[in-house]
Amino acid sequence: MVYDYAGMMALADPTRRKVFELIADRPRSVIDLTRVLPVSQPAVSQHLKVLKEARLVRAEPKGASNIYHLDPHGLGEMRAWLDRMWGDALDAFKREVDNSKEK
Amino acid sequence: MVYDYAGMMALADPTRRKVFELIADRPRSVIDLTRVLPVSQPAVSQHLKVLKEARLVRAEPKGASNIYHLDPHGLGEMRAWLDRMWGDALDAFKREVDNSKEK
DNA sequence: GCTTATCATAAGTCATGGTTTATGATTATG
DNA sequence: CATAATCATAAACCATGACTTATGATAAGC
Repeated sequence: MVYDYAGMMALADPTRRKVFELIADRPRSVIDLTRVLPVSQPAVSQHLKVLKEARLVRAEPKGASNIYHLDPHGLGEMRAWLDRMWGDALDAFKREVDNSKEK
Repeated sequence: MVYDYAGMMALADPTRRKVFELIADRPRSVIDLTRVLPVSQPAVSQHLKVLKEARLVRAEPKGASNIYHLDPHGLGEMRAWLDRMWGDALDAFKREVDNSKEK
């Protein structure tokens, strides 16, 4: 499967990025996240769904609650994609500088 | 100035990311970009405005046309922010794994 | 078993933003 | 000087998605 920018699109929303950062700080339940954030519980669940589909987090049922952790698989995919895009951009910029020097 | 996710939000849109990648490939004028992309010229100009405000690209007037290049300053800022976020996420994940092993 | 707590989904609302057409400004071309 | 080419901005349209309330499903506690 080709990485399809899902991670970057998931982290573009401020609230969802906050959710991600809170989970990165430590694993948390939905209720725990809702208590900190200025949005309703369903809103949190929906953000978690997007993050989960982007494979940035994963859920771990614990009794009646769902503990969300970081998902190293998706993080790795996103990291690889970012590094690739980054390399391409820097390579292109380097070529550009070289070309202007040739003149 | 604190980096404010502008770069990530700018690259979240597929069309705008395509614009960025085309410019990364080589500097291009607005017309040049419009010929390749499936959107109108004003749409391209507006995407360029967002990318420019995020300091991912910069404009260089050349006669009646505007040549857009990558902007290393903004790219550097975004890189630094991504590295920081990435480091935090990985550190947190490492702590999590260590904690589960202690038990 | 009944209530409480936690969570996800459905349905509906509303703002954001990506798109279009229209237009004016600037520069090259003839 | 007049026309064509390039670009940015304004205004209007509309789809997407972030949010809400309502509700059902599952698990814990009494």
